[in-house]
Amino acid sequence: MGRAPCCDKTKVKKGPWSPEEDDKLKSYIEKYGTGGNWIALPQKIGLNRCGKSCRLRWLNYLRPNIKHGDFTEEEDNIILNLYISIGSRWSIIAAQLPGRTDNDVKNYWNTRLKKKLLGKPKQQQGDPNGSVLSSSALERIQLHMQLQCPQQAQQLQNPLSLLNNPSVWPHKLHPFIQDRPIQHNNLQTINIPSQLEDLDQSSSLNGSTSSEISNGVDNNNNDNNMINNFGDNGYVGMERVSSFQAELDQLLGGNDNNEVNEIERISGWWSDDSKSTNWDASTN
DNA sequence: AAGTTTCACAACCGCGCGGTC
DNA sequence: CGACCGCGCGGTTGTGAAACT
Repeated sequence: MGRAPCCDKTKVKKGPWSPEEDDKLKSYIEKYGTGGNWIALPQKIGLNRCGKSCRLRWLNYLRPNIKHGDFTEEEDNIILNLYISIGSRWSIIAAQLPGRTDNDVKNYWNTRLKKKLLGKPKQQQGDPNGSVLSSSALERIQLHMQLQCPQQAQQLQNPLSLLNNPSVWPHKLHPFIQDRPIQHNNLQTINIPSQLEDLDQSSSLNGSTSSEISNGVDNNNNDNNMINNFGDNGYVGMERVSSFQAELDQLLGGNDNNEVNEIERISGWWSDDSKSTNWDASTN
């Protein structure tokens, strides 16, 4: 049984919003609020739009104090570091950037910042979908390496090479962060939102199942997902690597001895403080 | 100048989650 | 306890403008 649509898609208007529609929506919400029900809102104000569309329009465009365009270098840094740390959780990243929306940050990342940092993606030979890691995970590895050791980043032709390169592995990351402020590259303090903690409790994180998440991660604690580290030089990186690691685990899920060794090595990576290297210390 | 490609951004879509009944 | 509903999120698509050939 499929999900019931939120509205009749054939009867509601789609596409760009007209100034009149904007006016209607904006003035109503400013006067009366959303009433806690977006689905009913368009009917109330006589807009032939889907409630979800109204919500999106308000949040991304009409809401007061929205900034558009012209991301600063500081914002770039915040986005970059958080992307490396937590991946594509745009709402959390956007929450650190006053006036920015998740949609804005996501678009900016996808269209500009990613290219700026990684260069244009090269077409892979052979199976374009055959990458052993997700593009997001690869990007994060590559970005991290680029920040840490640009010369090694260049060698990242094969994602597997990462596994043979302990110098770029993160050292152990502490199991908990709870609204702990972290220093961000001398720029500002970022409060890691408690949402992150909440997210950990959920069974789904970036598509990873709970079993994937718990597989092989530091289990000193019930929370085996939150991985975090603080270097001596202020903020350096906070990583929630569960899904990322799940991918690595999956990647290493084969049976030959080399792969088993790699699994052990990776397990040690996540649990051994002494392997401390430099996942942290981003050096923009 | 015209056609094509690339870019940037707005908007849509589908899914998971949590609340309610 | 399960079904239903609305919200919020992330991925994807559509479209107009700019750049290029």
